[in-house]
Amino acid sequence: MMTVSSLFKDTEKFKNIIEIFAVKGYHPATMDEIARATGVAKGTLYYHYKNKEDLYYSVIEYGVHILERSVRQALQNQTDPALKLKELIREVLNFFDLYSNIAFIFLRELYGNNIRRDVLSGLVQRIIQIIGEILAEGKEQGIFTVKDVDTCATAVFGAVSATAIRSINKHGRVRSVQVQSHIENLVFNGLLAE
Amino acid sequence: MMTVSSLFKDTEKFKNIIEIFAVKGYHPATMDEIARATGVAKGTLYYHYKNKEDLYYSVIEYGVHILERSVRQALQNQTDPALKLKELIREVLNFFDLYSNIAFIFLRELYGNNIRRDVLSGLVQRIIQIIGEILAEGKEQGIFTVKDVDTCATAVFGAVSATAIRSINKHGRVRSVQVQSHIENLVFNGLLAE
Amino acid sequence: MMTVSSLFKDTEKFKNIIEIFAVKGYHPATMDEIARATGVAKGTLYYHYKNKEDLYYSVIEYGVHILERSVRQALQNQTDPALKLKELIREVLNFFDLYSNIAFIFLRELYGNNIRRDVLSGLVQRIIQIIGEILAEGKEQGIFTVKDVDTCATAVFGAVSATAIRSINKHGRVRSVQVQSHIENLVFNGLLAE
Amino acid sequence: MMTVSSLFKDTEKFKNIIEIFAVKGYHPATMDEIARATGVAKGTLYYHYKNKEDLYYSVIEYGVHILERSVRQALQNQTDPALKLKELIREVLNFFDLYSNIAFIFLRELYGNNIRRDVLSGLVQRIIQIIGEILAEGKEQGIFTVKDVDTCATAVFGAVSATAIRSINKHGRVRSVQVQSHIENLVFNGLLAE
DNA sequence: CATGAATGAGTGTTCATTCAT
DNA sequence: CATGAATGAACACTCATTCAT
Repeated sequence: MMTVSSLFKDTEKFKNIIEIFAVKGYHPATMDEIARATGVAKGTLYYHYKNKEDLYYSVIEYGVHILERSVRQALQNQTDPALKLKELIREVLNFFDLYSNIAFIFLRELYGNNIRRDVLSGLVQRIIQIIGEILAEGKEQGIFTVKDVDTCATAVFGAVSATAIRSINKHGRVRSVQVQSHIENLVFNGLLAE
Repeated sequence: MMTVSSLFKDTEKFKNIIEIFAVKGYHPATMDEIARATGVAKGTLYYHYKNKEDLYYSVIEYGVHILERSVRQALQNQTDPALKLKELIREVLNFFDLYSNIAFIFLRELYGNNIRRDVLSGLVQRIIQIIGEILAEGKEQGIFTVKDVDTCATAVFGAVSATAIRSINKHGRVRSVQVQSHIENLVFNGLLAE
Repeated sequence: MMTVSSLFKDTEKFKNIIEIFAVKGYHPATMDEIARATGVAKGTLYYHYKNKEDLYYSVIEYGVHILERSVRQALQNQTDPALKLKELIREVLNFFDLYSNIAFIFLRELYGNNIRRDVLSGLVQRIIQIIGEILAEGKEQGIFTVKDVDTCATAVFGAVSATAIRSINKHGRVRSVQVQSHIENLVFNGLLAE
Repeated sequence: MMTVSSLFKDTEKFKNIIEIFAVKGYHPATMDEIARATGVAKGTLYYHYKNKEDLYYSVIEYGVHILERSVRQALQNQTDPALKLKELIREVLNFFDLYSNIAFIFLRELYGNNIRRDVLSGLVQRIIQIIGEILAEGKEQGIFTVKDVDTCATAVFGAVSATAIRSINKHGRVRSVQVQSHIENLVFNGLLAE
């Protein structure tokens, strides 16, 4: 269950805010600009959020919520860990394609020190945890050979994210299908030929 | 060959500047603070660098230079692509351990939009290119099965970086040995058991 | 006769508002805060008072009204100017003890330039006028030796107020009995021995 | 010894700042306005003072310093407590005439709650302490009949200040000579006729 | 009568940059 | 070469006030 401030009921407003934070980054994005983009007065922003940081946090939280929900949904119908992982990779790439702006924000927070490092990167970690759960399950069933589940989950997320961003930078969007096939190849079979 | 502004002759000063940018991020880091940390007057900073952006760029460039040099050096003695890749991973993890502050800066710039996105992320891409060269070589020799060299290189770099950061976050430094073995396992053999 | 807005029927609310204005001062006190302290919505405040200034004015007016009334009441039974003055000093000190918060507001307005200087300090002047009346009476009867009645009345009020505030600052409240005896001594006999 | 920020070397600037704070009060006075009045950029204000509060504090401290110095100077040549007190009253009234703006600030801080109540009113208390010293001396020599020295000193200062302010309000400036004679009369002989 | 969401003008404060010395 | 005082544009944030319900 997730309560979203009334200001975000309007998805359009939400997307506009995301875009500003994503394109310019946290600090260069100004509250004036955000107010203009959302069509409300600056004071209204402060009526709903304690401060800029709080607004930023809410945006990220909402983004994580969306991604997490769609991933969990996609996993529901799968029982095989390998298929689960494929689904997850597909969903993440899909999300990054749909909300490419948020992808940048996520990664910047994961590696960044913008604000409230702990909390924000913690949010993003939730996605990595889901990967970890799948890996653990697969390891138990003897399908995956994984030494350290957490490290491996992180590596998989790092690989997916980096390639997604690369695709966006190169083609303007995430070419999910191609990227997915390349990633799966690497992740499942590794580099070594037979 | 790399000319470093006379201000950086003193490695100590350089490290101090890196730390400030790494810990606080580009925007929150102030010129006052940097001047204080380096023990020179603020005006002196502007005597050596056109502006804050230029100073930041120089720091990153110098960092990339160090990493690139040590990687190239490590690869010199290797001919086998697989061993080359192992060496590279080891060197990158080593570098991230030695200069963990710079690691954060690199990744933030790779994914970030701080300033001069193109130039800065371009700098970091140079490391990815080296990975690409190795993969291409290994593919040619039939050792690696790689569909898209660039995507795969990016994925490998993403995997290595993400786990390195994770190790820093968790243990305060990069536990190179453990991380390396896990990464190699994933990258070379993939997840699937036999 | 004094009509108090219906909002002040509840003395508790009134005291809460006084306290906020007294402790924080006019500008730092916010309407939000006042609304919260009185348990009504902010809009309700504006329903009863034209604006913040008007609310503040009403508070002071009400305070002056209380003090003036109790002073006049105490003077009713006295005919001797000297006794009258003693009674007045006692009442003022009493009032400052009972409503120490309002004491601060009074003095600040007397010497201050907050808002509507003329009107507000004029309100407080009413108390000084009463002192003046007593002095004039005593002068006429040959009991008091006063050159300039107004100046002297002001001096007496200044002496009483300053010592009252000092007592509050030092002991947390006005120690009426002690302060009164000291003040009377000074005011009636002066400093000079014999 | 008193070090005054370089910005106050220029007495004109100092007087301008005082006037703004005195006429408008702490909160309504804006840094923009002060910058304009002193002919420096707003940033320059912040280069010399940590913030508005610090600037305000410095102004008051400087004022207290001036008053204290001129009072101490005037007392040097006097040995008789009664004459000392007369000199002090004259100096204070003189100061209030010369720097009538500062008089308002002093009293507002003495009774007010603007900012840093403790520190600022403490500053003003220094003047009251000097009065106390004189009273104590006179008491010891059997010249003054004073029960509580501190209370009495406060009362005297209150009487002087209130009448000074009254004179300013009424005549636009402190008519030192007249006010002094009235005050002395009250303070030394009291109200009672023979 | 009462509410509280929305407003936007106003203000304190920061900080990269300049330049006279 | 180096300095640090001075600058002013830019920004986050506040809060008295309004008004539709």
